[in-house]
Amino acid sequence: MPLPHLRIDPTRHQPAYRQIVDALRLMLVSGALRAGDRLPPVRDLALDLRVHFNTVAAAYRALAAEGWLDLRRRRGVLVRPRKAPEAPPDASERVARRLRELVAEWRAAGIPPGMIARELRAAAEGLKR
Amino acid sequence: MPLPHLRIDPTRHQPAYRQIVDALRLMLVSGALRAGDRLPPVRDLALDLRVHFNTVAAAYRALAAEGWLDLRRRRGVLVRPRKAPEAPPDASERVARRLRELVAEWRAAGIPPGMIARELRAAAEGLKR
DNA sequence: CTTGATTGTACAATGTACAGGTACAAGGAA
DNA sequence: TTCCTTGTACCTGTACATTGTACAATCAAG
Repeated sequence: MPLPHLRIDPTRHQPAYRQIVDALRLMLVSGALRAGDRLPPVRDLALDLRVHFNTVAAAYRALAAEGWLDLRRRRGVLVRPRKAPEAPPDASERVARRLRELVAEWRAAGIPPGMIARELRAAAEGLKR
Repeated sequence: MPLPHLRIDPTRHQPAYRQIVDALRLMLVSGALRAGDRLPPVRDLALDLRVHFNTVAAAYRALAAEGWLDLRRRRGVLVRPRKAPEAPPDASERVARRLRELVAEWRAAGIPPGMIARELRAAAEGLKR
């Protein structure tokens, strides 16, 4: 059971293949997947996630294009050595802007500012570990 | 210059009309736009943002459906008085879940956890005032 | 009151993205 | 060699974002 922390959330407004890409990239960045590790074949992971294997193949190809994976027929999917990508220079501003928009959306939905602030701090705490 | 803080970012995986909605809602919630204010005609704003005026019209309609705007032909776009609706009972969980998704997305993009945590705390601070 | 310009709306056409179906190609194993 | 495993190619259907075009409403000028 190579990838236990991987599930597709159909309620999320994000395509399945992109959810797979993000989840895998997170494992790659965090070190849960290391160079030399082998990922399951497209059909196996697809069966596990209940999507079509072409969807998994698209995710694998996207990560291969980023340099994370080495795809070869019959030999499976290998994690390549690669250092974490550079954060874009304006990352901080973009994160801040997106957060402002999200907060506005929640406030417009009537969620009390105190509750929003509590969740923001909890999310920040969760990052420390 | 009616809306200086409004630009479409084509690198973002979010449709243009939704970027317009989010940016305008931010101004509405924050008070930068108040009841009685007038927004530019769809064609003017579209020219400014370099999109088709129907794209702007879609954004205006979405905000009108939320109760923020009053659209009438020839009379332009007026900001309506609007009180916040009741927060749904599971608001807290939904906020927490959305934040987890966003944090994962940012980490997967290579943004350092410390930077994300800093922005989360800053956003929480910004809510106190 | 008529005319014309302004402004939002309706709707079809087009392009694009995603997911799935099917057939194929490569290449290691028996 | 032969066969099975595994990734790839290509096509289709569907949904949706964006645009082009025509139209409807309504205000102002005369």
